[in-house]
Amino acid sequence: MTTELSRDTAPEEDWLRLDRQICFSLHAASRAFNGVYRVLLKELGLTYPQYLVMLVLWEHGETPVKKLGEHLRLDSGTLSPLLKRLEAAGLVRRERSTRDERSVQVALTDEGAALRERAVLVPRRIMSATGFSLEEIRDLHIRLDRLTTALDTAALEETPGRR
Amino acid sequence: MTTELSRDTAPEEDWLRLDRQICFSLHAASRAFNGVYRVLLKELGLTYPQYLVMLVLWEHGETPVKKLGEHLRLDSGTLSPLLKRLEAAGLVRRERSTRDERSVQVALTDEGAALRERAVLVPRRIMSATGFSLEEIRDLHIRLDRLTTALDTAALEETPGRR
DNA sequence: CGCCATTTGATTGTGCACAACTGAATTGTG
DNA sequence: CACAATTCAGTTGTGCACAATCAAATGGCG
Repeated sequence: MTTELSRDTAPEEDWLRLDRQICFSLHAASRAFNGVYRVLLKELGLTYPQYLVMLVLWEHGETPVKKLGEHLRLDSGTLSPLLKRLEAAGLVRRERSTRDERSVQVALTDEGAALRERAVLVPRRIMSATGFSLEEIRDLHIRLDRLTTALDTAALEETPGRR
Repeated sequence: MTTELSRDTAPEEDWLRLDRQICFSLHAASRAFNGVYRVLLKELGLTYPQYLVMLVLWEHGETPVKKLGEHLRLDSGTLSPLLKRLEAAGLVRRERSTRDERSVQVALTDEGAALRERAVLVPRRIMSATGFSLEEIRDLHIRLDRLTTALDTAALEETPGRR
């Protein structure tokens, strides 16, 4: 429990400031990314989470909603309305599986598949917007994944009997 | 413009996969953080963004809405309802400035100020949840801020006549 | 077969993020 | 003073995140 903290002049008070900077940086970076994607994706008619769904479909093809949720770590409360909007935009089709009537398959329409041609330009524009090198991005990516894994397991331990 | 990429075997196609991992990692890490805060802050009756607002108020005392927005990079569309909920919870007071009737001052109630006593425990529990050392957190913090700055200026350049 | 636990998607409700707009108050300029 | 531009909070509308709940379908078991 009691980790060492003797150094770093932390009289309990300053922790509130330090903390703000840590969690807040991530929060801000996430929204900043979101902002850049918003601009780049507007011309494709996609939001950022919709773009993530399309990425999965472009990579894996027809996918049940359940699998989409696992890939993106999103539940049906987020995915259901999002997928309906993508369907309304004519980019995907949703149809119940004939084998398991509980499952809904999400597939690309021709229009959705064609959109990939235009989306392929996005990643590099994002890359250059970050000003980071490939090395740095890879490194950051590894750290963030490690962070996410640690936070997820910690959250599970904090909430024993949930989910 | 054309950064070097000759190496790394990237035939345009793979960029969509690589890209998903970069933006997605940040997205996921942000939500993972949110999840841990959600658990820890539940007993304080705060959401994560509400906690951020309280941090600013604990640090700076009475603050106009405008300043809160600058500190947190949030606009009034987000802050107005959030502050009303904090007011309904009895943690803050909102009152129009007498000098400038356009400005609304947000101040802590006694209850809001007292909550700080219990909140002071949160940062360390978050720290330990990350499994990161102080060094690592500081390093990550610096990288994220650099990323945010770069993304913000890039977004501004992409949308010339906005904001 | 009948019954029950599990799986799966959908729905509802709360809260945040942000764009666009409104309206009041203030400030600048002639 | 009159009038235009600016500043500031609030409101509205769209979309995402997630908890809680529901209903239908499936599969196992007696």
